[in-house]
Amino acid sequence: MVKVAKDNSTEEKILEAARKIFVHKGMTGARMQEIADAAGINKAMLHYYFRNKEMLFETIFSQAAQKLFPQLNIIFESDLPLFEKIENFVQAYMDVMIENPYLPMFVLTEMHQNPERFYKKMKGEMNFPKPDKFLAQIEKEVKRGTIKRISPLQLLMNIISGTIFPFIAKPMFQMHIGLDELQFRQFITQRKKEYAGFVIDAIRK
Amino acid sequence: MVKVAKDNSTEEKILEAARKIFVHKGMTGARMQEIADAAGINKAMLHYYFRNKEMLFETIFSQAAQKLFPQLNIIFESDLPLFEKIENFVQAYMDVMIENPYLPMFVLTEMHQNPERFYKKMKGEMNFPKPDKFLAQIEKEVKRGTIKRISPLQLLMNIISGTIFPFIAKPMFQMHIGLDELQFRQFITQRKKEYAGFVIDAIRK
DNA sequence: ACTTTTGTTAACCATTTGGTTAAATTATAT
DNA sequence: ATATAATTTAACCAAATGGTTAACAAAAGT
Repeated sequence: MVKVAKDNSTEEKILEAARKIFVHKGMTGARMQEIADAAGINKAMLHYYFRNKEMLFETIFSQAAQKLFPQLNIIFESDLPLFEKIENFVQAYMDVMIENPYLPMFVLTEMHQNPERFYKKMKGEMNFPKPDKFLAQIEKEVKRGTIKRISPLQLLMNIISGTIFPFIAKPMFQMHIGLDELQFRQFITQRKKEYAGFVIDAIRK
Repeated sequence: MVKVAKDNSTEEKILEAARKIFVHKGMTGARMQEIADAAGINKAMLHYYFRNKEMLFETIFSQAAQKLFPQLNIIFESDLPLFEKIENFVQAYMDVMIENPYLPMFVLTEMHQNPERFYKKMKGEMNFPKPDKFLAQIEKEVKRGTIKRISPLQLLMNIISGTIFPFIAKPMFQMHIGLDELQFRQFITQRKKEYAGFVIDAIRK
């Protein structure tokens, strides 16, 4: 008997609820009962569909990581000229995070609190983008004299920092500056347009 | 009888151990027994010195926040010219984080996972730096035409992102790029020297 | 029709975990 | 010296928590 797709609404409900809870409270802060309640089902169902807490968490985490990491390939693998590549990356990555504002913090938290599990997961499942090509491209432009002298790694860090950090620091920033949800969204929209230009201005000769 | 300072080595041992555990595993991931073990004392001592887990955690968290947030005043309150201010901030803040590489992630995690507690804490105890002066200074330079047109908030975010994010992304970055501890430290040292210059190059006319 | 598989529930269980207590030990004051 | 206060420990406790079970209901196969 093949396990036919069935009405997967239950499994889907579980995943949705688990995502919500795990993303906000982390692996250790989440409670199975809470997830069950959020999904509107019996706690035993969680174990029926996903053996245990660990496995449920890993499912959620993998999905999250899959949304974030492969995007890095945009910057690493494409054949665009440097400036366009930067522009592309910032916009594409910010779009992902506009849709999933909590993902970056969720993934980073897990990475810090449980690096072993994280590494194992990554090595195995994730087709992990290698930045070599991008770094080489920067190096080349530096040597050509197209852009200012800068360490490729530093430039890469600058691009990624400015793209991701705003979503991580959102609560801190909102509190400090006193932005509400709408203002923050506007801030991000503006940033999506302008940040690549900022970086480019910094390296353009 | 006045509670005299006493040999506070026990209290100090507890705080040290608690810091280590909390910072790595977060509030919910930490175990009181684990902290006691790390401190080499009986678990009841934790409750003797700090009523309960919540209060022990808040002590640690407050100390951490106190190390990070007031530093922002460097950028907000000083009277230096803009470029020097940026240079100053980047260097001072990175020094703090070189000494306490796990603090930023710790504070951010708590902020995300328990914003209510965080806000309450901040409003009460922390003399929270207001960025108004710094933002006004940027605005002024823009109007004067000393620097390129840029939203003050965007520039502030750029400065902070590039300064803090490398410490948050350390594990991700190390894995991606394959840096060891030493190489990472060198990367940070270089960054401390160069990042302010990167920002300044981006806004200088 | 009826047998078998799949999905769901309520009740239960073992362990972990934060927290307490009462007694013992050490320091402090008189 | 001795009474008093502060510190420390081992044993204990109740609640929370992840996980299981056995019975039941709904689909699916024959």
